[in-house]
Amino acid sequence: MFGLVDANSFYCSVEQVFDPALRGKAVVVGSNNDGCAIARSDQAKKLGVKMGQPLHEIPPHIRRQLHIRSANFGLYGDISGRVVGILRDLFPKVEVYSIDESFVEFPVGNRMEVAHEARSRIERWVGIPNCVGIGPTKTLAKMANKIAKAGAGIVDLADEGVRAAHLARFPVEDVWGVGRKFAARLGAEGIITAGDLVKADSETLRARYGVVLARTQAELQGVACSDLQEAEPDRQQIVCSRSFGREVVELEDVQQAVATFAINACEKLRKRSLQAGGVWVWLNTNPFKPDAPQYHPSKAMSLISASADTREVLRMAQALTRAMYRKGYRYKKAGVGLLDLTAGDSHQGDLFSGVDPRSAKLMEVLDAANRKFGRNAMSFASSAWREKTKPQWSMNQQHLSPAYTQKWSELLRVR
DNA sequence: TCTGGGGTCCTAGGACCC
DNA sequence: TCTGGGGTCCTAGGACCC
Repeated sequence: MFGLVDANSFYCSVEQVFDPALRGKAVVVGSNNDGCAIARSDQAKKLGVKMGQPLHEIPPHIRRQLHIRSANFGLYGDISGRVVGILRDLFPKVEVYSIDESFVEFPVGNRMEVAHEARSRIERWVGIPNCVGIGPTKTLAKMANKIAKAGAGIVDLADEGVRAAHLARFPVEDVWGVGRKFAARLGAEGIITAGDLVKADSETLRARYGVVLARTQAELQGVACSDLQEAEPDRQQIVCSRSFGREVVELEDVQQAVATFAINACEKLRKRSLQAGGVWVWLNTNPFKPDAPQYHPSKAMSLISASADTREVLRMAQALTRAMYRKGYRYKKAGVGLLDLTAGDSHQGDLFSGVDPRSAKLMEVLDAANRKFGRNAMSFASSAWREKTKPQWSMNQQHLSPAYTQKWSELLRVR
């Protein structure tokens, strides 16, 4: 039997853990640059703030009632780890599905009891309110969790009679695997609830919507098509991209942003002991200004041999950027992707140049220094790191909470 | 003034191979 | 009356997830 444990309004709940004055208030966490709402507390939802809604579209009289925080992903990741730790103590198998939800396997025995224990430990020990959904497939556990969010806290759909009653009432667009596009098409065919989807003809569904939705249907029927994935599969690509706080015009500024993203991406790459076979860079002007000249170039290139050396990736990223940059555009966003990832211990040699044995050592020293002395204690000049003035493109984060759990200097003070 | 970031999988079509 | 058959690999686009 599968369970899904999902934190309520996770990012907002984390902010409320460290700032009790926010509890019971309408809290909204904004995306990078404080652009959109990416999490809302119940009170903020009641005020009508929608997921992904641009904050500047919220009417002023509503906005005045909101407590806005800038996204503090380092903090959220840290708290997420503590929640997962509790789950690993209680369940034989745990699949960390996202930063705020995990699938678990229920051992034989009293499920309600274990679910209750998990739920209350997370709430008491970490301070994060959460719900538990239980079902014979992951899709049904997801559905159970959604139903639990309405108030019950824990919902078990193992019983077929109970399940049928819920399926008949559950909107098809809320089913895991049914997005906006599919929901609209299904609706036009008269498939409105999860129960309708269960009863639909499988062959027709497969032909019209593909195997993914056919699998979702099977899962809703109680046939498990997806098992717990305890070990995280190796990444296929690693991407780092940001919208700029301001539009940027000069090549040098664009290059600095791209360099910063490349450095970040390489750090993630080495953390997973992977190496990249290719590098991909793209630039974007501001799509929300359709009257301004638009340009969104994208270019990828293979490295001569797979590498995890930031210097090599930087060289390539800079060359790609130089090749794509055109004067006269106002750039708003850029990104760097690392492609064709392979395990760090396998290596396809290069016939002509060979591998510099000092490269791995140098990267080790770099990473160790940054672990010990803090992020970016040591970096690359091309990112304009350590410049006195903030770079042109840096993010707006006007409402950033402290790194309570990651920096000694920002530790919470209790009077 | 202000509009997120990071992923996955599937499918269709084209190029190319024998 | 009439065009071979069976593959692979790559790319772009579309759907989905958080």
